[in-house]
This record gives sequence, C-alpha cells and structure tokens, in this order.
Amino acid sequence: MKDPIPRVTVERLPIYLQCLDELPNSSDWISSERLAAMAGVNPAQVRKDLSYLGSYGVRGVGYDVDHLRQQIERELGSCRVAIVGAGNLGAALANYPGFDERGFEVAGMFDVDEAKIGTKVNGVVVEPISDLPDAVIDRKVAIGIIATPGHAAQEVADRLAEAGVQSILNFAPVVLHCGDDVDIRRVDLSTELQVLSFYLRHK
Amino acid sequence: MKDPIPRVTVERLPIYLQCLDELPNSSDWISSERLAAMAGVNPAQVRKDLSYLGSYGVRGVGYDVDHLRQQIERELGSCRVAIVGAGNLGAALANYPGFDERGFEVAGMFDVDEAKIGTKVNGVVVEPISDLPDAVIDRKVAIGIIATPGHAAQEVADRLAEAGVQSILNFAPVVLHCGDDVDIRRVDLSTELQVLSFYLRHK
DNA sequence: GTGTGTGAAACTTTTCACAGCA
DNA sequence: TGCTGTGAAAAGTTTCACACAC
Repeated sequence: MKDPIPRVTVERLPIYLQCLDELPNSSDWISSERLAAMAGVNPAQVRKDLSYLGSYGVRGVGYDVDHLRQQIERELGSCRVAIVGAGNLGAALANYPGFDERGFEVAGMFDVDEAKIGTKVNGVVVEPISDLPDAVIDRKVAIGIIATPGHAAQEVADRLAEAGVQSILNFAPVVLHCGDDVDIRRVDLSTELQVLSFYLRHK
Repeated sequence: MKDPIPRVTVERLPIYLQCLDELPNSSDWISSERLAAMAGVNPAQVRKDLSYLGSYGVRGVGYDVDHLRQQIERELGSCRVAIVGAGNLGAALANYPGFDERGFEVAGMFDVDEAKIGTKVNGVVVEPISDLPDAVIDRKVAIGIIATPGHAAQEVADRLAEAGVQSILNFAPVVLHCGDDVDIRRVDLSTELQVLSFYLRHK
C-alpha cells in the first residue's frame, strides 16, 4: 500500500511497539492475532496498520519480531526534546525511562523559579527560561514539552514557536494557539477523568 | 437529538468547558464560531456536539455561557479518585489544581515505599498499598489512577478491579488487561512524543 | 494447513448547506 | 439579519471475508 499512513494508525504504532517489548525474549515471530490480543484491538486492524509500513509479514507464519520493531521505530523516529517547567510533572517527565528506550534525548530543562535553577533532575541541570530560545537553536531541539502551570503555557508556546520548534506536547490545562506550522498535542488529566466519569454514569 | 453521545463528542466536551473558563467574566453569550475558534475545531462540529446535550442554543444569539457550562458539567459528572504511586508523577497529580476545579476528590494516595508512607502530598497522606482494597470500598472510590512504574501496574490494576473500581486511568507505560467491566484509559508520554516525531518527518 | 494482504462492505465522524427561529 | 439545529453528503475508520503465499 502506498497511501499516507492514517492518523489513527500512527497513534497505534507506539502501542504495538510496547507490546513487542513485553514479549518474552524467546519470541521470534508473532501473529496478528496474538499482537491484537496484547494491544486490545482487532487482528484485521493490526494487519491493515502494519501493511501501511510495507509487507513485512510472512503468510502462514506471522511477523518477525525484531524486523517489525525496527520498521516501526524507523517510521516513528526520535529526536531531542526540551522540558519547560521543573515542578513535579517536569521532574516526572525527566525521570521517565521511556525517553531513553525510544531514543528521545532530554536536551534541556527550563524554569522561571530562581530556587530551581542550577539544581539537577535526573542528571539534567535546570536553566533559566531566558536561555530557552538559544538552547533550542544550538541543541537542535525538535519538540518542546510544556509542564508549566496553565497561566504560563501560552507564553512558553510562543517562545518555543519563535525559536523554531515545530512540535509541542502540552500538559498545561489550557488550549494553546500557535501558527499552522506548529503541531500541538495536549495531554490533560481532567479531560481523561471527565471522560471516565461520563462512562461511569452512562452504562 | 436522542442518539447516544458519540465517544469523540464526549472527549471534546471537557475542551469546551476549558474554553468557557478562559472567557472573560463579562461574556454572557458565545457563538459556535467563537467557541470553535477557541477549541480549534469546526463551528458545525461545536453545534452538533452541543446538540447532543439538548437544544440549549438560541438562534441568532448563541449559547448562554453559564447554562452551557452547567449542562456540560452535569453530563460529565465527577467522583472520588485514588492515586497509586507517590513518586514525582503521583505528586504532580495530587497537586494538580484541575481536580478541585472539576469536582474530583483525591480520596487516597498509596505506595509500596516505606519511606513515603505517612508523608503528606498536598494534604493527602500516603498509605501502604495493602490498605488500598478497603479504602476503595470504604471511601467509595470510583476511579483508580495508576502512576507506578510499568512493572507494578498490572498488579495494581488487578487489585483495583477486585476492589470494585470500574474505571482506571493508566500512566504506566504498559498495556493493561482487565475484565470487560473495567474501563481503562491510557496516557503515555512516549506514545505522544512518537506521534509528534512521526509528523516531524512526514510533512 | 496457517496466517497475511487487501478489496469491499459496514460503520463512524466530519463537514456542508440551508431551513427555521429569535 | 444572525446564528442555531440538523438532514444529507463526504471523508475517514473498522471489520469482514477470502485469495494467495509459505
């Protein structure tokens, strides 16, 4: 298949990767049925999703685990990130083992709080936010992670965009507005809780 | 409209609520066009989403901000939550101001680490995980939030399910498996980064 | 036999376009 | 006139079902 990969498929690829990691080391091959059960989706969906990457399965056998992992990793890629906000959330992110596992490098951490500047979080020194623009350019940061309180988030987003960051992951509970050239994803705890709460009531 | 509310609409309702909060106090009415611009979606989408709640708009005018807020809040609801894992992420969650704002109450925090047990995080005492099942029942906890390392997450999920929790919000980087009666949502940092990374390469 | 790859069908979600009401 | 509410069309996504390669 030569169509562009659908959004929903892109969002499932990391889940498949996670499932492959949970496999015992002895597994060389995996079927769409097994992977689907692990990921909690339909086997036809797994086959269709993986077919967008090219035809890497072997009929009658399944998918070569190592090869599949490589292909998914190659498709998704990785890059350098900067974390803005060195509170509990920023620290949790900096300590997150999945960064290394997926090849993302924390190229800097920034905060406005004088008391935090100079301290180390998981080996990364917290820098003043005024250093953010230069650091983004010098260190080739491709993704900015906003872990500030809501009121500071939009200004941080503007600075990141100005410095050339094209992707922002926003943990602050506000809706950010940047130009069309900046790709923004939001992760919001209350949204998630409210969705769960809705379905508690409606079933 | 009397159809069930689509999943995608339920997921957008919290965003609309957030947008209403960002409005200046003087705003009594808002049009679908303005709300759509704030939320980053199409105006027709806003109207269709809100029409599932009942017909609360006034033609030629827009939506009464206070009334709309009440209707969305009533639809989404709120409840008591327990946080499992008192590391940086658990602490970030406990300190998250959006809990209060949306009516969610942190009814308990749990950890296995002896050193953390008895300490307070944002006024909530950390308790041993062995107390989790009784606490869930006694305090009528409806949603469990898993903020543990990956290797501990499935066992915590099993215990929560056993104690009768029907909804789980999972921050650990593993795919959880519970019975069909348990509703699980996952929030995974690497997934989000990988999706952004994909679109950095593909455009 | 076994399990992938993929057209076609079924279903979901978004967007359009306009009737209808303040 | 202005903006909602909503059928209908368009676009996107999931699932089925089976030909086909190992």
